[in-house]
Amino acid sequence: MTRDQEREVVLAALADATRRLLMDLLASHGEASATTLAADMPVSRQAVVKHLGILNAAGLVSGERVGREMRYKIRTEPLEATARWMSRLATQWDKRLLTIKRLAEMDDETDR
Amino acid sequence: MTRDQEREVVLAALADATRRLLMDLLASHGEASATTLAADMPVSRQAVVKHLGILNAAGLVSGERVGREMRYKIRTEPLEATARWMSRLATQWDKRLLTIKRLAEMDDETDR
DNA sequence: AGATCGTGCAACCGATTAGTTGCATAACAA
DNA sequence: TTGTTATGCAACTAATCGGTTGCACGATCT
Repeated sequence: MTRDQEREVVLAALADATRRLLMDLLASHGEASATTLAADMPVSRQAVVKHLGILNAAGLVSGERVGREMRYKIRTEPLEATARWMSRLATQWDKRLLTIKRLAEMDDETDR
Repeated sequence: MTRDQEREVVLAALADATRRLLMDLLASHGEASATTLAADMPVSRQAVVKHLGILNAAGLVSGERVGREMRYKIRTEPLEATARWMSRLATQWDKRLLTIKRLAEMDDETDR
């Protein structure tokens, strides 16, 4: 998977209110199973499992099997990485826009 | 629209490769119309128009009518705001996890 | 061993999404 | 005024998404 695709799955994973709630709950509990989490959520356990799958694919969550239950916990690194990437993008684009603006002003000079 | 929903539309807008390409092209051109942009993209003009609509709803782009054409340009503020929000979320969750870990260690002490 | 509990798989459903094509209309150029 | 060009609106399609229910299997408790 390319880096761009990695960013995409993180963004897509976070662009869902249920998934954000799930992350928040998970941050409060520290570690929890799908069944436990589903109890505090407005959707079925199966829905929670699917969401955990998506979050896991995005690296935002990791699961560990303990006996018959599956314990999930949050991973915040991809979040931080994505935040940095976004910030970098913003400055990069701003820089380009500034350059274009400068060129336009130079054209103004020569026009006069 | 709540702040959370604002974040959501930005994330959803950015979670699409075509839209990111569009933003990138727009950052290079400074200002451009849907027709111009579509020429450099693998999709139809109408598809570009729809994407611009979504980006506009997210505040990532703004359009201005000039004669018969519609000129769009990038707005980077919502990007920066979302990046800050993400970063804040990450530290917030990390903090909570640390607290939980500390509590667990305290329990270990009293167990002995 | 038998009852219970959590997980995982699969089928299905309605809504949304990314894309298309076709057409009407407004602005500009000759 | 006539032809051209960019926009905007609408209808349609295929794929994806968030959610459900039903069921089978493996682990735990009594």
